Amino acid sequence: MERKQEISDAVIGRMPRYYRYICKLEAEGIQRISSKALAEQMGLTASQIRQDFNCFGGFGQQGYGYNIEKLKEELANILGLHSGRTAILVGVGNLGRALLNNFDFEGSGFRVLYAFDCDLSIVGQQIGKCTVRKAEEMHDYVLVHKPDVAVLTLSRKVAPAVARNLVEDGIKGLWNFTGEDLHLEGLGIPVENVHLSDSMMRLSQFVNAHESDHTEA
Amino acid sequence: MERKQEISDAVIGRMPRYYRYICKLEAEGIQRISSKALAEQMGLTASQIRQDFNCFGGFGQQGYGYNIEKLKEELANILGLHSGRTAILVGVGNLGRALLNNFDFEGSGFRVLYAFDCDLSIVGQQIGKCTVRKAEEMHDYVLVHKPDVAVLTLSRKVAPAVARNLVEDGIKGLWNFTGEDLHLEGLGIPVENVHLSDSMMRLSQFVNAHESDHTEA
DNA sequence: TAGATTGTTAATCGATTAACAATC
DNA sequence: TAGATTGTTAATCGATTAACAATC
Repeated sequence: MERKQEISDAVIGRMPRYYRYICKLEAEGIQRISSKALAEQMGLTASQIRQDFNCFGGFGQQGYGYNIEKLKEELANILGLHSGRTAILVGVGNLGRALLNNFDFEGSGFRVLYAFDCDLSIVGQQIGKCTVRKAEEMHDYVLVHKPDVAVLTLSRKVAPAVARNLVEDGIKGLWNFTGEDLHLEGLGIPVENVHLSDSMMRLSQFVNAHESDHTEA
Repeated sequence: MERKQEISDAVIGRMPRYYRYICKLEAEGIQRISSKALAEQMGLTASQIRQDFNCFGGFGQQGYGYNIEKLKEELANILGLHSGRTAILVGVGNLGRALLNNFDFEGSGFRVLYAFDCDLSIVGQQIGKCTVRKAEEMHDYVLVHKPDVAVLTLSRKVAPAVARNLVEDGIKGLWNFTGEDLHLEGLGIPVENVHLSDSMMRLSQFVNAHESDHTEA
């Protein structure tokens, strides 16, 4: 509500890692930390940490540093961990099933309400904490229950059409595992793309670069 | 071998997406494209595309643009898709199993040789295209077969120790799904972190920001 | 040749880092 | 009070964009 100005994606992207690290420190019983010490441990600069936190108002204290408990709470709020967000999952193939069974949605601040699939043989099944419903019921369901985000684990081909429909029905964000680029930025709908193959190919490039360093040397 | 200078992570990070898009264009039967047209379709600038490609030597032609087939081949080489890279997977839990069964390693240029786990009840099982071996055999195996990278799908707690051992045994890169930050940069070993919860929390933040935009307006 | 479009250099923009006054 | 460390402004650095000469 009192954001000073638009916060850059770079800053937003670092918040989850801060949260993870602060949780770890809390678990170790540590009660305060300076930006300098945190920077050393996380491999960042103290300046960057202070700049980052100050985008959200600054919650340190001169001469003292940052109180771990307070910091954790502030980060949790920034990440919307206590906002009671809800999600649906669309496409219960291998990946969808793996996520439902294993991914800690609650830990990321989401409750998965339902999963949808067009394969009638799995409709009604309980997977993880939620039940698989018929794909045809999704439209009405979304209008009534207004889930915040949709997890897309369906096939690439239908992804753009399904995404468009979900956005029309009021979905506010997409967690996109389909490997298809969804061009919804124009609509102002945030999309987090998880392209595992891109990640693996990036690793491959870095290995290449590193190997040729050795060859040259 | 003839890299002009260090190529930035930002550029490297865009390569897989270029490759994906060019494959799509090729599948549509398109034979050439200008940086301008590609930029419009991908939501980038023509300048950026030309700069990016020129980091690797530039493979366009004035007055013509880029030949799709040639471009695809160049990108495949940059990504090391034909380098015959090999991988092992460490930790055959739900996630490891899901990857072995579903992820197209070959499509990312890797052949998975073996998976390792300490749970003897699954040792010997064939999952996807590879067999599960005893964790104790891993050390010797890595020394003999020299896989390029390791996919880490084991528990967070043991991740740092296992990673260190693998690096000592000659592993050249890590695909890290453990959620634990691995500090191996000092050793020059590239690590691709896939922190799904970070991704989900980022999405949550973007949804927050977008919602408060509306509230303000 | 004229038109198109690259490769590449220069300008701009944004993000990171450094510095320091404010203050706990 | 003196020391420490923040919040914040200024300087630097790098990445993106614009411009244009080279050339197909």
